[in-house]
Amino acid sequence: MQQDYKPGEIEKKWQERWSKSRIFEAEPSEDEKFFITIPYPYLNGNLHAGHTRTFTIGDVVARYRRMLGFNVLFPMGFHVTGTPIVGLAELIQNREPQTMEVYSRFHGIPLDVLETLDTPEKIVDYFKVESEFNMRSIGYSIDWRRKFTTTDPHYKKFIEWQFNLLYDKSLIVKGSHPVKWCPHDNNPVEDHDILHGESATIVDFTFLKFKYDDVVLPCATLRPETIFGVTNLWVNPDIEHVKIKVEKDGREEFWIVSKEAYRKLTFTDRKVDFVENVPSSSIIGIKVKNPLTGAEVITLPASFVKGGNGSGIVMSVPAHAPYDYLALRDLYDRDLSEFGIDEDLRRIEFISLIKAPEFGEYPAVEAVEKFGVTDQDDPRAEEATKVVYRREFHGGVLKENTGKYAGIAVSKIKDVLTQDLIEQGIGEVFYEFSEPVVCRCGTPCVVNMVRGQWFLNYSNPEWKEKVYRCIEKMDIIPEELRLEFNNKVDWLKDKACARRKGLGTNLPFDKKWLIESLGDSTIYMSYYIMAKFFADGITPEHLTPALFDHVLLGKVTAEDAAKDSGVPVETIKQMRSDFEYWYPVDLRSSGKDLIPNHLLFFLFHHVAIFEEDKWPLAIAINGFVSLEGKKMSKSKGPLLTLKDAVDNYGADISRLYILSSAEQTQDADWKNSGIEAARKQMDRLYGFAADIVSSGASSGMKGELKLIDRWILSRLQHRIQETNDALDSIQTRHALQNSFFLLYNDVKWYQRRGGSALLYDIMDTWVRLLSPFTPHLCEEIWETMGHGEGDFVSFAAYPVYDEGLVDMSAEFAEELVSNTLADIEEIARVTKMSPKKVILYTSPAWKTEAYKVALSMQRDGNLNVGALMKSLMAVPDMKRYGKEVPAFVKKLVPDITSMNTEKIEMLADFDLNEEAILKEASGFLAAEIGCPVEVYSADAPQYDPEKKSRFAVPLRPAIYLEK
RNA sequence: GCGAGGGUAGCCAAGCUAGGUCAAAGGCGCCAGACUUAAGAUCUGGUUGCGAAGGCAUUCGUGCGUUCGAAUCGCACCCCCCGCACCA
Repeated sequence: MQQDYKPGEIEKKWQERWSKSRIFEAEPSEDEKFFITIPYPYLNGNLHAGHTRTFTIGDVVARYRRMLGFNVLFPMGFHVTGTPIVGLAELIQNREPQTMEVYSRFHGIPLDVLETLDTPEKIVDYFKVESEFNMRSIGYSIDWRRKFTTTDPHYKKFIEWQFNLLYDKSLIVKGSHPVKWCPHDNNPVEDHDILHGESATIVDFTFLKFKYDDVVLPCATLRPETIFGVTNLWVNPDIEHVKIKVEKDGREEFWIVSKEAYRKLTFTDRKVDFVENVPSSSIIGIKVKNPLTGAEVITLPASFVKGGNGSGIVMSVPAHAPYDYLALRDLYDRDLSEFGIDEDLRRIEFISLIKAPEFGEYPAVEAVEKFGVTDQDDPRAEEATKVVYRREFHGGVLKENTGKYAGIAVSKIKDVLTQDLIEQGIGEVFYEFSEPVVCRCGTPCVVNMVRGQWFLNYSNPEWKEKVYRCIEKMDIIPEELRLEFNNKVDWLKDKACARRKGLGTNLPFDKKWLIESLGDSTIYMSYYIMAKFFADGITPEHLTPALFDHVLLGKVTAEDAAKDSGVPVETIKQMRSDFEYWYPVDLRSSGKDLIPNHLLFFLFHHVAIFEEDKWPLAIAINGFVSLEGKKMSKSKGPLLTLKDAVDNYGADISRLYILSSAEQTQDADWKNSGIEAARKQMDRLYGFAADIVSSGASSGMKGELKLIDRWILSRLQHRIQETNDALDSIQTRHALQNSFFLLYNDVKWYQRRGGSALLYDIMDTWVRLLSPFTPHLCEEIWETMGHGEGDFVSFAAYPVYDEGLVDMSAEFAEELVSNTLADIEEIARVTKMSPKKVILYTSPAWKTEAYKVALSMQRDGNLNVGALMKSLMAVPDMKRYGKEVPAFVKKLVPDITSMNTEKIEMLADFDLNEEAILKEASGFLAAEIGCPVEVYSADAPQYDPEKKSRFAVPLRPAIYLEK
């Protein structure tokens, strides 16, 4: 080994050797397989620190499993379908300043090269080369023969096959769905196109169609069940209303709504025609009919009604809605003759329809009183509304007057009731933003119903049921996320799977559509297994449905598939047996952003297409990476690319840093100071290894082992065990904590205590233990330790816990030594002494005896001061110390009762000769403290000028510092 | 709003699911000492306060509570972050 650690040289050397020897190209064998996949990167930029984290975790698992003896398949591909790459090509074509800046500065693309990337194809070609190069440069153990791009003609055949299959299973259906829509651009608006209202969501209101002769006054509500409690409607006299003709599903109706509502309705899946303007006065003071209960209710004027919300007409439920109650109360003493209303509004009876534990008959009234709301324009009204709504939603149950719905929880009623209302033709769904949305072009957006859209029918209960079953059987790492996965399955609705724009595969049964890019990335892990065969003259034309049916489903015979596809039957059989060998996916490891989308779809499509024995076995999740506390952005910066990290620090240092900086779902923050520290640590490891190698050390396991040798072997076992356990649950931080930092501290203590015989053996274990994390340096050390060509540490046996090497007495002995040293140093520090001599007195026999008795009594669960005294006084020798025993016992008992059982068990089984241990260590202690150290037993101290020996207790020698 | 996760010493962070070994791992930073011509690296010690004997006092978002004993359990409250879709 060279004197200085030069990551670049070492890494290049080993990457070339790995590549040349093709050790990571996996083929089926007798060994147990392990198939690990990481979501392939989307190629609208270079790989960055976030990829670095996710992929490095995957590589560590792959390398770890390989060293445990598994036959590991770790493939990689490139995702390019969808719109962003097309958008990027346009931006580059237009020389959009921010894009040019970000891609040259952060993505590190030379400007002259960047300017040539003006088509999607060129972008894909550029980044797929870069990405593979980057992944090789950080040492990922990927089988590159299996790479592909999602626009490859072969891949498109695979996707067509998959979508035909889903279509045949009726899992792809046609329907409509609401999108945020800009009327000016005549296009859906994506989040980054929004000027205001980025956080707006689409909320589904229910229209309840109150009748006035032949005209409908629709009222929008989020709580359709309150239709049972309607006492009147609200109409704002100061806004404009219109009469319109509305056609939906072949039904024609006349509605009166606000002018704004009319505009919004034209974008829904209804045919809407303007009929005439309607003066507000003509619809106030009229009697309308509740479509469900048949009750006649009056329409009243209210200022709080906004034309832009819902239909512009509001139903009033004063028992449960504070605004309604307030508005009604505000009218009690007003003269409404201008609206032609002369009846006494106090006679309107409130209708209570929800029983909630916190409330009595009229929750709205109670809340208004509690919050002291004065009128409908009082801001506290909002608060009162929220409280009533929340309490009723979570704890409320429908009352008898709701007929067949009585007893149903409010939280469960909405979907059921809405469905019933729609069937009866008295309710409709109406989508609305939770807050106003304005397009970048300045136009207010609307919710538009896109018609004739293809959907993946994820809401299908049978489909979901299978996914639940799959999740139940899977390992979800970390386990806490299992709940999250189940919640998301529950939440998932039908997903539009076709688009007009972008790269991708055409929907095979409706060619004018492109398959949406998340849908084409669900079962591609199986494609890796086939992909390597395509190099041997298999063209896309060969990839017929029969071939996929045979290879992936085992449905058609190999012979028929061969005849149909024209591929030799032997090749097809080989593909099938490869698939049988490698599938299912043992682990899919991914960033947490993919949980509610890709990973969900990954599960849905697997359970829909494959038999149960091919369902995925585990998913692991990791958090994001920020940059000096700032969120990274591919398109806006800041961004740290994988390439920059490796160029500046090297592969192993970057790996060590990203793996150790955060655990699992925690987010990692990439800091300059942190990676600099990692560099020092690698330097130190390198220096340590170089010293051992250059000293010509060899294994010391055959010679006689000293206490400290047995100690380090024992400690090593704990570190090994912790590392293995951590890696099994993909906790790379914990794994490195043990295999790198804690182990390093142990080794320091070993050397400090004069240990040297086992340095080679320690290094031998250590280098294997660290190999998954920092493989290049480990190969380098491994080689210099005498392992010849072809003997890669990447395939050496991973260290596993060896109980036979655990030596608790050695560990206790060292603990005694280090505690004693710490105590001496503390005394010296507190007293500001530099002692000329240190004398240690180990516990007298009677105290040790008392200690043992106490431990055993505690173990039997009957330790107390009285009982211990009694049992000690029965021992003849103990009587000689009759005066000292009570004081000692009094201190001892609480000490021992407060120990946990584990410690009691351990201590009770040990019999340390403290005097011998400390005498053996006295040379070490003397050197550390800088003066002679003498050790006596407190039973018969030869020298004890200050009578310190009386303080000696088991595992805690008395200490005397002499000036 | 709904769902999920989290608040630990200067910073990052372990521990909390099985309460006592927890003044609380480890790393970083900082301070001091050793080594060195010096710096860096490395090693040693310190890093809540007090302390001329290994100790004591007070800490783990806030407030109650359970317990002989709580960072760890219960209740209430405050605060932070993430996801909520047709977009990869």
